[in-house]
Amino acid sequence: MTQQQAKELVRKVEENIFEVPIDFQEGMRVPGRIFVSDKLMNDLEVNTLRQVANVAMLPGIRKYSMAMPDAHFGYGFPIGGVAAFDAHEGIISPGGVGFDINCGVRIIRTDMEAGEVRPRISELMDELFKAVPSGVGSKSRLRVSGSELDDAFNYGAQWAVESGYGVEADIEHCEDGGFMDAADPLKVGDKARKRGKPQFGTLGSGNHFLEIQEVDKIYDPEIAKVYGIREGTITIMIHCGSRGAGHQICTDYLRVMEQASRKYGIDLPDKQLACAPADSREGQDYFKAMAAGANYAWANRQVITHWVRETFERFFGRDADELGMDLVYDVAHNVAKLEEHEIDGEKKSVYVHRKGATRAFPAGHKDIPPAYRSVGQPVLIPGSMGTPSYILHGGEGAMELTFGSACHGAGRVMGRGEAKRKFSGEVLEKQLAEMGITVRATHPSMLAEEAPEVYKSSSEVVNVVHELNIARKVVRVKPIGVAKG
DNA sequence: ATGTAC
Repeated sequence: MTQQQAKELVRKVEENIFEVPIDFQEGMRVPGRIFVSDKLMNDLEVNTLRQVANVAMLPGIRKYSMAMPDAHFGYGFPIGGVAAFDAHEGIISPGGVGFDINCGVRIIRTDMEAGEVRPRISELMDELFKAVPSGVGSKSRLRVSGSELDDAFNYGAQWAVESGYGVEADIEHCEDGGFMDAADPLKVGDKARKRGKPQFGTLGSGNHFLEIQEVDKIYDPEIAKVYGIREGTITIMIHCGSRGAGHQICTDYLRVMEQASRKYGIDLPDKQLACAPADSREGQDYFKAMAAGANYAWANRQVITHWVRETFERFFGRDADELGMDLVYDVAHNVAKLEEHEIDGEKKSVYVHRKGATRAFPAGHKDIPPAYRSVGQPVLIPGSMGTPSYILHGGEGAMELTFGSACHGAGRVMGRGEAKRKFSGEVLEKQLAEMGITVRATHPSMLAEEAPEVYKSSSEVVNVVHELNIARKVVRVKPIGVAKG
């Protein structure tokens, strides 16, 4: 089948919804659903389409194998993929979560006016770059003992706050209260522990960043008010994950899952989809280790938040309280969760795999903090370097269409190697400076990898979920200072 | 994403 023929099999169901029919590929148990505009569909790689079809072949998958508008080719599952598997008849797969377990985003609001920060942004970025270590293999100035590491694996952001990194309100404003109860540090191997131990409070590299932003546009004033966000003020966004710890957990369990797939006779169209039955020992071991990795990431973002507050306090000579530096929300966009969803009129327990997809629960959902329950959870969509980020609120469409999920960002359209050849970090830095954006990076070449041109348009991606009522636009923020690994 | 290849 040629690429063109493969794409022609995909059928437009309605505006922004395309279906990969069940006969697209032999062995599919459910159809695929791709939530994209016509333009994004046109740009979608056939290999990504095939990955959607491959996921549809896995046991116990419910309703559809889904891809969000920012979907692109990933390890086994597409990035931007969402798949729910029955808690008993289904499977759990590390490939459906990704290497960076609980890669995620948080945003901190402030009462500071952009005009107060802009003139000093260069020095502020220098201070933040010093306070928060970044780059591949970067080490933290925080030293944790083995038992503290266990506590972090068990209790995530809650551990960090109890250890003095943050305030109680931070916990309430994290998805899942900043930790997954399922975590078991005993399921995390020595190598993952060893890699994770010195990396608490580090940003990492790639598309991870720490950004100072200005609230640029308000789409929904009432909900913006509920989230505590006012036009023209400064927000701070942190995008990072579980560093070497999560990466090693994924690597370790991929090996376990390869054997488990054989043991349980699961037919895999792609070895990278290695998985185990959800209620098998292997499946549960991975889930407990993954949850520990997710908790590590929440603790990591919490420690970074504390250092950002400290840096602001020193730099502006005022308390974080006085500056109004409250955490708005923190979301995980690489994770699997056991959730209840209505399937064909019945409540069912499913393991929802969100790999490059953000939970987007609507108003009234029990898992949303009380302060936000009347309007739906904040859905944080980071832009690529130099482009706007968005805060949306979860909508009813998410429960109807996507197992309570939305997109997670812009989505790459170009590989890192190609980007490095095509763009110069030094030129980009100058271009961004002309746009009023101050960048700090460990190396200019990494700026090239993250050039805005290597990503889809974040506004185009966000518009799709907005139009489908999966998550609706509340606020747009634009960067004025970016620190990258 | 990642001690960017065991």
